[in-house]
Amino acid sequence: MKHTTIKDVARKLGVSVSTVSRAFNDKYDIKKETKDRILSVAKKMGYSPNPIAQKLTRQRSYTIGMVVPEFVNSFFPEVIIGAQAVLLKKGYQVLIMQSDLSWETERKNVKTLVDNKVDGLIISLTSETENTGYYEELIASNMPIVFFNRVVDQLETSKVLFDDFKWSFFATEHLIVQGFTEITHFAGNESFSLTKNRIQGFKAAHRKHQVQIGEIMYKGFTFEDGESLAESLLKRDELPQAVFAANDALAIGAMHVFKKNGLRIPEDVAVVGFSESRLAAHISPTLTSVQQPTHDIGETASNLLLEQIENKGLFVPQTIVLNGRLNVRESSVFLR
Amino acid sequence: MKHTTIKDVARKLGVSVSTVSRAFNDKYDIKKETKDRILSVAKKMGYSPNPIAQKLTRQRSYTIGMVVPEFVNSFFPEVIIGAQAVLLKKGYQVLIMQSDLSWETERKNVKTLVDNKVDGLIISLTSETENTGYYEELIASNMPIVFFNRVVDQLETSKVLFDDFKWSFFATEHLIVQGFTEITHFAGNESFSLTKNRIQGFKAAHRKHQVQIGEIMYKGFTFEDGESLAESLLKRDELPQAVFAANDALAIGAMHVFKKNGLRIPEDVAVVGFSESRLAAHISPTLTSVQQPTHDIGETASNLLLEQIENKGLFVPQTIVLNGRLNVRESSVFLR
DNA sequence: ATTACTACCGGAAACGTTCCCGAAAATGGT
DNA sequence: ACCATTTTCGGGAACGTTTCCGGTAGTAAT
Repeated sequence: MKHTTIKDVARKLGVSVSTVSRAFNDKYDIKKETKDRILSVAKKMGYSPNPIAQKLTRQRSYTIGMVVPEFVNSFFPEVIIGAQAVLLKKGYQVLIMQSDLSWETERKNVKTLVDNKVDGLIISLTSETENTGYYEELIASNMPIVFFNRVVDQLETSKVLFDDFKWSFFATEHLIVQGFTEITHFAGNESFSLTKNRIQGFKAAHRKHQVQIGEIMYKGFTFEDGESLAESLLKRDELPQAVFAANDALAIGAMHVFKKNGLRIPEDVAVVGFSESRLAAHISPTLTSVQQPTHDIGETASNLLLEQIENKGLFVPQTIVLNGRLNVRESSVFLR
Repeated sequence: MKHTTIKDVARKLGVSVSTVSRAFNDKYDIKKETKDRILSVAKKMGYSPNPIAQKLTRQRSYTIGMVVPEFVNSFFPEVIIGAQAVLLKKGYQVLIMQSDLSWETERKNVKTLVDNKVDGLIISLTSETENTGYYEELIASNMPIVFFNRVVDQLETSKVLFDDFKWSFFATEHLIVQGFTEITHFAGNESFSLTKNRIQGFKAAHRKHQVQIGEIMYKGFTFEDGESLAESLLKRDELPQAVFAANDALAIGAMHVFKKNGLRIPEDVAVVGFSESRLAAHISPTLTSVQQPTHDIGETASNLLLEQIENKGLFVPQTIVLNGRLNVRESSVFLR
């Protein structure tokens, strides 16, 4: 019932509390034998140091907060898993909050986290324009923050990004090389710089191959958005040869309406996605998609954050750009 | 930089520490005026009680832990969102951990949470057999726990369940009524009672309609499992008229290999899923599936837990069974 | 034998709260 | 004016650690 404390262990062994403490944090002078003895008895008694008391004395919460726009799609959960992997190993706890795509709840989430004295924050924004003032204050007050993927450039923090330009370029080039030269881009939400970068890559590939740049259609990032964009495409009766979507949900939504209307993929229209969701390989046809290193994103964001936390004071924000990969599958290979 | 503490506030006002404490937890005797004075000055100084110290003295953390098998599929994230909705409103924090489908990490997760003095736990198990002894101890030590979906019957706690029997029955009956009388059930992992209940429902529907009971195939719950089961079905060259899968991932995996092999859905083989993932309505053909009230599950689990935490001592475990719904879509309607 | 280390270890303060206990002040009844 | 009661407050222990400071042995050198 009651937790066994360090005192119980000390009493049982007839040593002092400080000695037991030393046994657990081996930076202090303690004889090897007594240390081993203490450790084994402690284990037998089921003792482990109370994290809360440790936090109090160490004057650190050993908790970091993560806030993401949503986590019903697999992208963010995967980076969370990556982050937890390194953070938990270092003795940190992870508080996860999701903003429901609303910057107001994002603001509230961050405030809750700060009130709870997190040592640092890992954030992906819901909006690049709304909370910047708030974040500036936070940064000025020395709160370590790392942003990832959905970031705002002006903020002076570490960031981990994906090379959206490059991989958008490659994905587009892949379509062109396959012979699909009329490509429409479902670009997602216009306000993100990530969106802009992907558009740049999209255009660059066209220029390189001297193909006329295809249409760019904005909307959200959901299945439904993909469906409605595809429908509007069908309605005006001039289908492109291929669709390059800014994420897999858009792509899958589009595929769904194409197929419902009797179109064959990729014969009638090819499709390429982005961000490689879990199911890209398990739908029909399998979906070509840009794979982001989700796990890596979480890990490097965490490492960056820990670095900043440890080196408080002398620290320069870094931006790390991670690499990806294009998984070519059935939805985009030209069959003659 | 430095946190202002309760002492700073006390010194500034010339009152004692305990008085300031009283001002913040208004259950003790304090004059209204002094309380107001303290509160306003404290606010001006930017003071708020240190949650860590509070946890240490109160031996309560106002934190509840959630541990789920995974959260890359949308099911668990959705119940997490439901749970957070009620918990955060009541001033609780939520610590989320995922067990990666391994009972060892589940055990570690729970231990971490317990070490951190969570006030209660909401758990969905990775295995119904492995950690029961551990959970029994935990329950005996008075830790409030609510299990959901993947539970073990013997444990004396509150549970929130889905009526797997009933909805498996309805889903199967739906197929039979549509004229699909040879139905194979992809049952998922054999060890869960949820699996057993669904099988019972599956059989009961057959009996009611006097149809010979179809085959039951066990395996995991992933896309890959669905694919491999479908392949083994194809290999032996005697296809059932329909497949009823224990979750949508299985169903989608199966649909994928059926379609890859030129089979039409539902003409050649119908498919019904379970647990209604986000994308059931957005793939081709759209997937008939049993919808679970994910949000509700999270909410009721939280309410049950809070009830237990508040009424510590006099408390009887409850089991709440929630209702669902069958979303009939293209993958299972008979076309002649 | 005295000195000078070194290697270990214990005592106790500190972290920031809560809350019990008792004391002082205010109130009320006579 | 006095006692009894209530209201309001301060002192200080407790929560479970870490870590500084000092002290005791033991060893080696003089």
